[in-house]
Order: sequence, then C-alpha cells, then structure tokens
Amino acid sequence: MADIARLAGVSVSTVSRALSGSKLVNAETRQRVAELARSLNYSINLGAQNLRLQKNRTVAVVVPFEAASRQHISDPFFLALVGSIADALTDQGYDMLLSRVDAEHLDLAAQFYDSGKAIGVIMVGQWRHHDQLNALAARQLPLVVWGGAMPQQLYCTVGGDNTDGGLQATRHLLQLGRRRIAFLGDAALPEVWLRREGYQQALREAGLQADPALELALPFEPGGARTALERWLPQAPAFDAVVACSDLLALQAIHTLRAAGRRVPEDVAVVGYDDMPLAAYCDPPLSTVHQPVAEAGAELVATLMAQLRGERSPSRTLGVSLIVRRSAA
Amino acid sequence: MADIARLAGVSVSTVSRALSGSKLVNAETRQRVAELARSLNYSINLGAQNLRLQKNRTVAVVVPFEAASRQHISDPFFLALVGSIADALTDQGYDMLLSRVDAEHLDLAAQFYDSGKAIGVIMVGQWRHHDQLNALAARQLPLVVWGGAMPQQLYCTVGGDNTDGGLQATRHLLQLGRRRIAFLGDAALPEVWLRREGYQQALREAGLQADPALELALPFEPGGARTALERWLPQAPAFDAVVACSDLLALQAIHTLRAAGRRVPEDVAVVGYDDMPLAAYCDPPLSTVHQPVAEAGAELVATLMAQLRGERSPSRTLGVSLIVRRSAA
DNA sequence: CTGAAAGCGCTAACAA
DNA sequence: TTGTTAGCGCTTTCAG
Repeated sequence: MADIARLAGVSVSTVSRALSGSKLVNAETRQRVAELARSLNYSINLGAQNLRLQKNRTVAVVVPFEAASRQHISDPFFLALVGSIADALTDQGYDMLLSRVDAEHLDLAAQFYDSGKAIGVIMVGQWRHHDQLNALAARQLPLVVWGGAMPQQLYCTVGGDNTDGGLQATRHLLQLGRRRIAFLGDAALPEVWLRREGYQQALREAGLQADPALELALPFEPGGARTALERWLPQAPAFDAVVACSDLLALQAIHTLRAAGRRVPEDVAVVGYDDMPLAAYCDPPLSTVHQPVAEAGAELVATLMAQLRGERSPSRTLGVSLIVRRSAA
Repeated sequence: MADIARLAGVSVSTVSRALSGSKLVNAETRQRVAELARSLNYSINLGAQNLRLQKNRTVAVVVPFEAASRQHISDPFFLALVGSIADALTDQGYDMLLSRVDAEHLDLAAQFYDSGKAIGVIMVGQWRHHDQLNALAARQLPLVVWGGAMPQQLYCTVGGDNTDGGLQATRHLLQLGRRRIAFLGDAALPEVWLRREGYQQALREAGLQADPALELALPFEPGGARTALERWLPQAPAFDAVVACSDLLALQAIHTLRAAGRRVPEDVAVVGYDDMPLAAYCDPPLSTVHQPVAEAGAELVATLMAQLRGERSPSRTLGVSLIVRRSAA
C-alpha cells in the first residue's frame, strides 16, 4: 500500500480510502489508485485488515478422527456434509477452515476460536464425547454440532431426526412381516443411540421386545466392521431383517450374509442409513433412510450465524424419509 | 497479553517470551505466566502473530464449481480427495482453507495468495480452463493442481496416470473379445482427454479404429448425465462395451442400458473410473480403475511444500490399477 | 478532499 | 533476566 501511495503521489490513508471506495476521496484520485493497484497486482493484506478492524469471516469446520485407529476422514456422508457446509459458507461470503481433531480431545476445537483464527466452530459429529462438547459450549464458544439432540445438552445441534429414522426403518420391516430384526451400530454415539430408541419403540408398538443379542456395536470404519461382522454372524441368534446405521455398514452386512449363504432380501431384509448417491445402484438397490445433506449444511451455517448475532438458537432436527428399494421391499 | 502482563506484574515482552518458551526468561516467571494464561483461557492471537512474523501456515484448497449449472461440490472422488488433502495438511501442521470458485474464473484463486490468507493453492481439478491455470502459474503463485499433465503446461500437476487408466480399461475389454467400445466422458477436461488417448491407443494396438459416434461427452454431474444418456442410447450405433470416466457415470450407464433391455455384462461390459468405496458392492460389482486417493493428498501437499522451499517441482503422475469385478469379467 | 498520527496484538532488537 | 521501543499493514479519528 505504501508503494501505491508513493507512485500515486498521495498518502497511505488516501490509498486506503480509495481502495475501500470511500466517497471522501476525489473520484479522479480514486481511479488512479485503483488502476495502480490493479497493475501492481496488489490486494489488501487481510490479516492486517482483520487485526485493525477486529473482524474475521472465517468459520472452523472440525471433523473428529479416531487417533487410536488412525482413522481418516472417509465416511462418505460426512464428506458430503463438509461439501454442503462449504457451499453454504461460500454463499454467505465466509471462509471455511477445515481441520481434523482427535476425537478424544474435541475440546481442542476451541483453539480456533481462542486464537482468533475463526469466529465460530461447526463440528461434524459428536462421537463419544458429549461431555467435552458440553464443556465447550459452557465456555461461550460459538458452536454448532451436527448430530443427535440428547437430553439436557448445553450445546446446540443440528441433525437428522434419528429417532424417526430408526422408527420408520423398523416399522417398515415389521410391515413386511419381519419379526427378528438386528440392529447394527455403536450406541455410544448419540446419533446411533437415538436411532436405536426409534428401533425399540417400533418393536414395542408391535408388541415385541428388543433382543440385546441381536444388537452389534459396529464401528463406522469399513475395515473394522467387516471382521466384526464375520465373527458375530455365526454365533448370532436367527434374524430375518437388519437395520444398519450407515449404507456402508448395510452393504457389508449384505456381503457377509450372502457369503454365509443367506439371501437378501428373501431371507434377510436390510435397511441402511444416509442414502448415499450410489445406494440406488447397489446390489440389491438399498432401502435406506435419506438424510437431507444440502439442507444440513445451510442449516448448520444459519444456526451458527444466529448464534453470532447473539440470538439464542435452539437445536434443530431435520426431517428424514425412508426410501424403499429392493433390499427391503 | 497485556492483561496477563499486568496480573503477573511483568511487561508484555516477558509474557510473549514466556509463552513462546524462551530460555531468556526466568523459569519461575515463565511458570507463573503460563498458569495465568491457562486460567484466563488465553491463547495467542495468530492474526497478529502472523502479521508480525510475516509467516502463515494456511494453504488454500480450491474446488471449482460450475456456476452455470449451479453444480455444488458433490463428486465423491473429489470429496474423498479433499479429505485426503486435509489429512496430509494436518499431519504437516498446516491449516486448510477450503473454498469453491467459479470454474469459469479459476484465476480468482490467486486472491487467497495475494491477500495473504494462504501461502499457496491446491486446486482440485482443471476443468476446461487449462489456460487460466497457466496464467496463474506465470504469476509466480505457489500452485499445485490435481489433474492431467498436458503438453507444455506451465503449472504443476499431480494426478493419476490417466492415459494408462484408459489404456488398461480398454485393453481389458478387448481381451474379453469386445470390439465396439463406447467412451463416456467430456474430453474438454484434460483428465478425460488423456483417458481417451489411452482408449484410442488400445484400440489401435488391436488394429481397430475409434468410432466418434461411440463417444458421448457427458458432464460429471449426476442429473445431466442421466437424461443425456437416455437421449443418446436409442440412436447410438451398436456397442458391446463401455469405458466410463467415473463410477457414477458407469452406474448410470448400466441403469440406462438395463432399462433398454440390454444385459450387463453379457451384452455390454462396463468399466468405471475412481474405484469408490462402494464400487465393490454395486450391481453388478463394478470393474473400475483405482485411483490412489490417500497417496494423492500426501503427494499434492508434498509437491506444494517443495515449491514453497523454492525447489523446481515437476509434475507427478501416480500409478493406477484396473480392478476387475463382475461388470466386465 | 487529504495527511499526520495513533493503534489493532504481537515480537525482537537494543539497552539496562 | 527484564523492560523499552519500534514496527508488521492496515484503518480511522482529528486537523487542516
């Protein structure tokens, strides 16, 4: 900026004003400065500008990862969600700082806010650390979490209606006449816990009782799930249907079942979760609970913005819908 | 920092030194300052620090989007690539600024560098604007692009070996005895162009000639592809195999073919591209060219770092491999 | 309409 | 071992 000032024969203050389009500066001078800036390929140093203006338009988006399993970002649903958040932030003129933090130390996410890197945090998933998220919210950190709304939580969530998702999936299987329905997913995660609530409620409605032996706490990662399934299947009680907590899990279950000589959907009907773009093209086409990804990003961002404006923003639950395809038809 | 200084009864410089672990400051004082900082939940303002130190550890990752079609980030392969880049950057202690820019104005990506927001740019895909990327590189912008290495390009790319991918896929189909092989993908994109080179080379090796009528320039977006396919199929010449430039395209082709009464793989064998996690579970399981996603992120980041160290970094091509599954077996 | 000067939060000579 | 001072690149009173 000093260079431009010198070349234009004016002071830096004038350049600053010219560049910000202030009416205080002579139109002709403004023109000259603008041209000079363009020809020098100059653009304002935003770090300095932010420092001076005490402003910032960067939002941190945090994707937890399991350090133990050296699990990287790979879940297609979360990835799609990140894409959708990027779209929403871009639309609103915000920058997105994407980073991973150890799922055991979600509290590290506060760093982005404390250090002034970001004005708020969007956390993609709760994992097992409901408590740490509560602690973060208590610190007044502008925070929105994608996940399930648990009773008495202090932080703000946006998420699909997990209970309803579990309910719809299970009711559908019951309507097909299935009575022994397995549940695949780790209930230590709030989202899965809520889906299981729905699953159990549907069973109760039908006068049935959930059999704990039909429940398998599968990790979301592809690798671990497969071996766990293969070990579980031979010693599991008989079942004629499966509710899986992701499409990937559902497909692996189908694969394992077939390897064991069971037909899908004839012997075992399967419902997945997420409705990934490929679910319709699977073998067999997958019945699954559709989550509104595009809406999710927009809603997460809108909720964070409301919080930044000082509004009390309650948690939001987005509608989900069961898509029936051949795997459970 | 001033607050801490006051409370600790020392000067800001001392606090600054204490916090940065300088040996120049009394161990006892350092201790006191550290505790104070922790209790106040203080952390350094990185914007100010960067300004003062003239440093920056943020890399911009840019995902172009087609403004015309209001197409958002959704391609699963690019999304996975973004995840892999995030992993690699985190491992190296860098922050990642994720953003979309209009594919018609890739030159806007320079903003991130010029404004000091980022020290360099990783561009995910070239789209149609080879020329704009050349212009960017000419500006001395630290830049690495995921995509195909075109002759005489000025910018640095990292990408899968597209020619070899096209070659392997087509050779395999020829070995199966297929002779009329369709090619699905928009050759205006360098990656697709190179894949088509491989496709044509394989045909030549077999003494065949590529039939332009068997080539369909499909956009990558799901929506557009489907209708274009449905329109093309009835008037296309007879063919017994398909090379598609993404798994999603391959699956849509299979779907359309079946709707038209053609069997896959019996009547038409199909090979996709990318090897997405679900490709193995599709109907039928998809033969496809596997791209090394995890390696890709690490390589993009390593190449950018080399560039920042002032080294001349040549474009890198990563090996790909054909995975044979039922859709072409 | 324009310039001089102060200051955003931090670090690093230079002195003491 | 610590404090004083200047300055990173920018904006904005306050005077002219």
